[in-house]
Amino acid sequence: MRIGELSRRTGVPARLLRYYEEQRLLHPERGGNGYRSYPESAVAQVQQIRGLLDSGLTTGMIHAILPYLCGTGRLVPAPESVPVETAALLQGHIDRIQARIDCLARNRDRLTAYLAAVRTEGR
Amino acid sequence: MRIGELSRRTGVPARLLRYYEEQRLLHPERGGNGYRSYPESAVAQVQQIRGLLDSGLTTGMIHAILPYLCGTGRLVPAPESVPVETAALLQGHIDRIQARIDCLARNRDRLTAYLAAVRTEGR
DNA sequence: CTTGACCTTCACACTGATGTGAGGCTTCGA
DNA sequence: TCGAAGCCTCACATCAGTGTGAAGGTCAAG
Repeated sequence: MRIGELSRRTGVPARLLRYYEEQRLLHPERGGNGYRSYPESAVAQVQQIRGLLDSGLTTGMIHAILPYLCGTGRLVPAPESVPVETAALLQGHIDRIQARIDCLARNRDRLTAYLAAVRTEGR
Repeated sequence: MRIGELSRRTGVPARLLRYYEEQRLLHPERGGNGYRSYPESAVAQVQQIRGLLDSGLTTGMIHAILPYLCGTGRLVPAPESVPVETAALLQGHIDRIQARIDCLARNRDRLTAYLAAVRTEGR
């Protein structure tokens, strides 16, 4: 599929799809006319990239782990050699994500408690 | 306390403490010499701000919810003086925080599953 | 053949959070 | 009193993400 369709199906502006390619996160083929040509799996891949970016990974780190990911996070055929340091990096990031979740949940609870007070006491 | 001490005690560069003030997240007093003067409670408050920023909230959103997060030594608006529309805004913020938590949890699970697969399959 | 939609690259600019440095004032200790 | 350390403001830089526009190639439908 071409970039316009991928953009529509993922909700990601074509501009960003080109940007991700520049960051080596996507590797579309090129037709004879120079147009980018994405495989069907690119839809899932773009969504995954977005999710990872949104949870705070840098494009660099995503680039490091992407070879071992396919659309839904399943294993690529033969990833015998995931560098140990990459795995450690990943674990560190998982820990940081958890810390963020804890922080947000804590503050969500505070706001919720406050709101409850407003609603019962308000009248 | 002055900005240098607050910086040392929080590990946050003075530059950022000034930035947070510009974003109306901190409100230090000024001495006759123009130096910023922070209360003891600023330490906890800065840590709170950092946690929220690191969790992906913008300074704007933090500014909106900070007054309602007690436990940071700030004055909390009395619940009975809070108009209904503010309550609605607050609920919106809570919803956004929840959405962010969901997003982070999803990605944490993906990464965890992936890492587990790599570790068992690796050898 | 023309029009319009879609694609290409290039490039400039803004935002938010942060880094860095210049130029100058204040405070403090030897 | 002098120098160092700390503070001030101002301003430019970076990085990821995004918007916009120019100038042009490709292609299908009318």
